[in-house]
Amino acid sequence: MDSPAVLAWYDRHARDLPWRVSPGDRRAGINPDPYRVWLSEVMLQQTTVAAVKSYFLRFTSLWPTVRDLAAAPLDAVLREWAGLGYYARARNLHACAEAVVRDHGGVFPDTAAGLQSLPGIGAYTSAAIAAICFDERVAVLDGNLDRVLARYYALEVPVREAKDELRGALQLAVPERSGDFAQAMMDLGATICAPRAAMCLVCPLHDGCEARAEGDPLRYPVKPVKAERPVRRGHAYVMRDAAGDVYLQTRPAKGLLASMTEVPTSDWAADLPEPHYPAEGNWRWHGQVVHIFTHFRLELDVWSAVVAPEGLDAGWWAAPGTLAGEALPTLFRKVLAEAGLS
DNA sequence: AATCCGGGGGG
DNA sequence: CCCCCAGGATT
Repeated sequence: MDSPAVLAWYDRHARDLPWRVSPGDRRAGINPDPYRVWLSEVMLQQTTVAAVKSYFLRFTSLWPTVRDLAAAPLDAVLREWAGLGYYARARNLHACAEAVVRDHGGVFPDTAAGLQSLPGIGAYTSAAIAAICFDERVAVLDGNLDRVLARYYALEVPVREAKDELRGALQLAVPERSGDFAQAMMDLGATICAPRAAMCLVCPLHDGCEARAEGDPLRYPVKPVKAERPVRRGHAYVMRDAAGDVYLQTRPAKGLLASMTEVPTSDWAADLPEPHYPAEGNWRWHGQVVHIFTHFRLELDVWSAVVAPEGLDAGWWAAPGTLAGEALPTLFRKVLAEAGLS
């Protein structure tokens, strides 16, 4: 693989991103801040650049260093993460910051192996940080690279079945500027060798690419057979007290939307359960909210009532004006909106 | 090796 | 509607 061509392309076409040090600045001796690179990489796990930008700017404004983030309450981190999804990332992010401060003097390890021992840092993220910050010559393999390499080698099986082979082939191509090479390949996948379009005529890997030679690069990567997405149904109960405050509670620490804020709901089942209202009141049906999770579709009937607060002591009452600052996942923001709040 | 875990943007 | 995104932890 023509790594020099990839780097030359990157020197001219690198995306300008808030967490990135440009190739020109790198040549001038400016090195990336591992804290900012780590934060961005965790946010970018299964998440698009466009969705991450505002969260990254907010986090780095609130917590400019890993020590600041480690000292922050977990609740505050979850509130700021709300809406970004995959909430285990936020808990691992905080745990990782604490570990860096407690076990490493506030300095991130400078090798992929050392980084991967930290919470929320796996094979991809450890390699990305080690390459981008320390130019460790390690293969950085993400979803973009899966697609670029599957096309380059005209891989006839789903990527999952050939991950080790792809990593080995990529490792042989990693140049001295391994950090810029990793970011170059990801930019290539995001802009030139995209999922539904391949601009082969301007691609630095044009000459060696087998899919381009075959003439149908979009045939790759070969997709695995998709599983069906089941439907689950349930009820959501929006309770307000005489002052108009809304009853909220914290979800269990494990499982779906762990430790995030919610309004009470029924169980979620294939067949819509009978509603069991958590308190007496004049319950009114507002409508249905549909939310798509990775592995199922959820349909919630939204109910509301004014109730007496007695017996509702597991959660708390929140004024409507404070809902924006709660750790509410998008699902429950939809529920509250359906009930006429926010 | 499979499964669980969000949400949004684009075709 | 569909797909896919700078994946990791758990089982």
